[in-house]
Amino acid sequence: MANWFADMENKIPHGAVRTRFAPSPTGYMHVGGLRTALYAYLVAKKSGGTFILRIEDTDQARFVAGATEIIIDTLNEAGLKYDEGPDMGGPVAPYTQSERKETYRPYAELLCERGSAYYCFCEQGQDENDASEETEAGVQPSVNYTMEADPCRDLPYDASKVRVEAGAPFVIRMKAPHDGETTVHDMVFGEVTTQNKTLDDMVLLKRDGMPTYNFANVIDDHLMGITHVLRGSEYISSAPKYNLLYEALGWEIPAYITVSPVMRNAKQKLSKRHGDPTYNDLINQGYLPDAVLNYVALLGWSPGGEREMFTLSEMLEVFEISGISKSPAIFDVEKLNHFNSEYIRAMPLEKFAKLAEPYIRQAVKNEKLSIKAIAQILQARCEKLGDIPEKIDFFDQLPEYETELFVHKKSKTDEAIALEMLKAAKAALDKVQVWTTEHIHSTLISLAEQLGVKNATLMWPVRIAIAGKAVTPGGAVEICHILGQAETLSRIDTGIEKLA
RNA sequence: GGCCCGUUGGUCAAGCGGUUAAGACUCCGGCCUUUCACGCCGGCAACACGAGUUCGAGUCUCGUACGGGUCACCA
Repeated sequence: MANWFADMENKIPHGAVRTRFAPSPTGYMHVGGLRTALYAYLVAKKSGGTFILRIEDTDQARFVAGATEIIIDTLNEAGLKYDEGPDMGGPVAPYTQSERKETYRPYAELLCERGSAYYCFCEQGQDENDASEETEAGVQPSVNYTMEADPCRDLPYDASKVRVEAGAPFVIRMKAPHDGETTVHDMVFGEVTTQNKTLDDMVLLKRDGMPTYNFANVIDDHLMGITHVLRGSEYISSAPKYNLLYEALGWEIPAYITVSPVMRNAKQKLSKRHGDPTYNDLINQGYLPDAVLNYVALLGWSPGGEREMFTLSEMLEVFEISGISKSPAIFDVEKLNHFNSEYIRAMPLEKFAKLAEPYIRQAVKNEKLSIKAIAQILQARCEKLGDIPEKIDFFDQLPEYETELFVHKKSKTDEAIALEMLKAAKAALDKVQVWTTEHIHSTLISLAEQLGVKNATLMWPVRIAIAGKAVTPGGAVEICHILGQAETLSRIDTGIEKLA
């Protein structure tokens, strides 16, 4: 057995910074999780270290098929490349806790042997209050949460061992000290001191032989050589217990970097249950991975200056742990929209056209129309790709519209003027030889000049006639161009008929 | 309820004892203009409260209030 422990220890890489993203496979990735992954990635890569993906699936009842794949795909899509993980292996494989089941029990037993933990034979819930029941019932958890001594805590080790070997069901609990205090050093929260008497004898090894999260985390973080542990603030009150475990095992305590949650409002965390979008939901709505990552990075972390737009590699340059905030941040879609539109506008037209194509095709089935030209008028006008279809629904078919649409005070046009303008436009556009935006533009501009009217007086009715709606992406010229000469003339005719 | 943590405009946030308290999003004006959008210019809007320390406090200390986390054989 001594050799076994030595073997485990020998695998641990030393020297470099190692961080891990350790999600539990729930079937989706939330925004807060992505942020934690990003920070873990940044902490590692900032100093040329190693970023690891570890799957925490010790709760067998919660198994979700395909959940690990979703996590892997998300990380890949977001560009958070990990160096070791379940799908690629590594020096301390395996990286999925259920596959590591055998490695936890020896440590738990070692702790029992040393008197830092004990076998507990109580029925589940026998020796404590069931917190979940009380909260579900909406009952104020009353005074009764004092730590009552577990009857098994003081059983002699040898006697317990005999019972275990005889096949009695058991769990292994940590033997938390009843006096003194424990101070946790956290790179975000500073020093947090807890009275040991408030610590409970948490379960290390469950009845089914699986470790609890609390235990597996400590064991794996050590065996995988993790130097910086990133996790959500919900774990900060358990951190003293982790420290006690590290000490009992004689292991070095890693640096803790605790991050506050991403909220949906002042009172609740972002949650799928409340209908908040997961990372995948956002992508499906047409948000760009880079934009989401950039926005999420700034929820709870600030580079200090005025700059907000960062690519992943730029973040690497400016990221500092000291910039992480202790207070929770509310997720604001409006601001995400802003980031996303900035990213959309910043990309080359070709790239945008490619991304937009499926969305354009949802509304525009006519394959003769140019995707690129449509993308061009859309690029400065959409916050997310999902906005596209409703903006361009008039291309395939001219909508039904009322002639009142032709009336526009600022453009100095009304139904009578519109009729006149459309007739003139029709004649002029009919003569255009080469149907390019340049030719259409110059034709209409000079026509307005000839007629002695403002450009808008002519452009407004033309645009209404060819689009059938008051608000359109792009102007009359661009829409004429996309529609093609024949369709443009036919739609103008329709307008003339309506007005005549 | 015990313990732990947090609190700068509606939101994200800068600020590390002396500032007219940045910036961004949202919203509202204006300009540009071929509608809308983009772009540009301008505007509204904040240190939770009370004591203390100090010549001086958003910044330090302590209380109060409010909010969060935790007290599972869930993570």
